[in-house]
Amino acid sequence: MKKLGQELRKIRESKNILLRQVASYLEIDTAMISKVERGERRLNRQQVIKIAEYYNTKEEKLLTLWVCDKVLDVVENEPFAKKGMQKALKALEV
Amino acid sequence: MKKLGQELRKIRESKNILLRQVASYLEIDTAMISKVERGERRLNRQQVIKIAEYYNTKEEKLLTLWVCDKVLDVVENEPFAKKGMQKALKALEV
DNA sequence: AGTGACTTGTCATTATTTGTCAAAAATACA
DNA sequence: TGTATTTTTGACAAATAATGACAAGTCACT
Repeated sequence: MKKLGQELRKIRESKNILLRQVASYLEIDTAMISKVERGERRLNRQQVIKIAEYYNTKEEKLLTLWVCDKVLDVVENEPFAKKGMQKALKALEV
Repeated sequence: MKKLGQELRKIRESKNILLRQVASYLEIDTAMISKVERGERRLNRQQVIKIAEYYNTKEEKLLTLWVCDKVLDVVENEPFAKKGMQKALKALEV
């Protein structure tokens, strides 16, 4: 769970960048990005794009994780999560 | 889109029940259930369960549609919707 | 025109999310 | 160890979104 946060932390650590620096680039509080990396808070789409740029990472990769998290949030603790998601996927195919 | 609403309308019409009656059973405004059937508003989980009971329909069926709608809401207009959902599905398998 | 069913738009209320701050905890390292 | 730096935490305020109620509207039918 919290795919995007995990990835962001991994990237940030591999680049030896501080939370403070990322926060400043995104113009948010350090506490906020800390929470994001631990899956406690979500970024919005623009912030994901901006951070992808900052990290020189494929936007698509991070946005995919971001969507994934949002979907998981919505279905968590839901017995029919899987069935519902499969139906939603099918709806997209059409 | 708006799978649950479609289904609810179909069921209601097949049973010749009025919006007013469903609304009264769910203890909400008629306008509200009208919006639900047209996909403009969402029911909460409890209301879905209650309406399944009222219509003598499988709870699972309606809840699945309800989850489906919630997921679609979250990914709509998202270019990476499909990829994100697939990843989310995989995350559930584990 | 009158009635009943449904729809629409607006508004107030409520709930959820987002971001900040201050302080605590963890980490690094002289 | 002591201290400086980084990260985490919890409480709170601000912003945003969802909910429900109401009144007025449309539509179909008589």
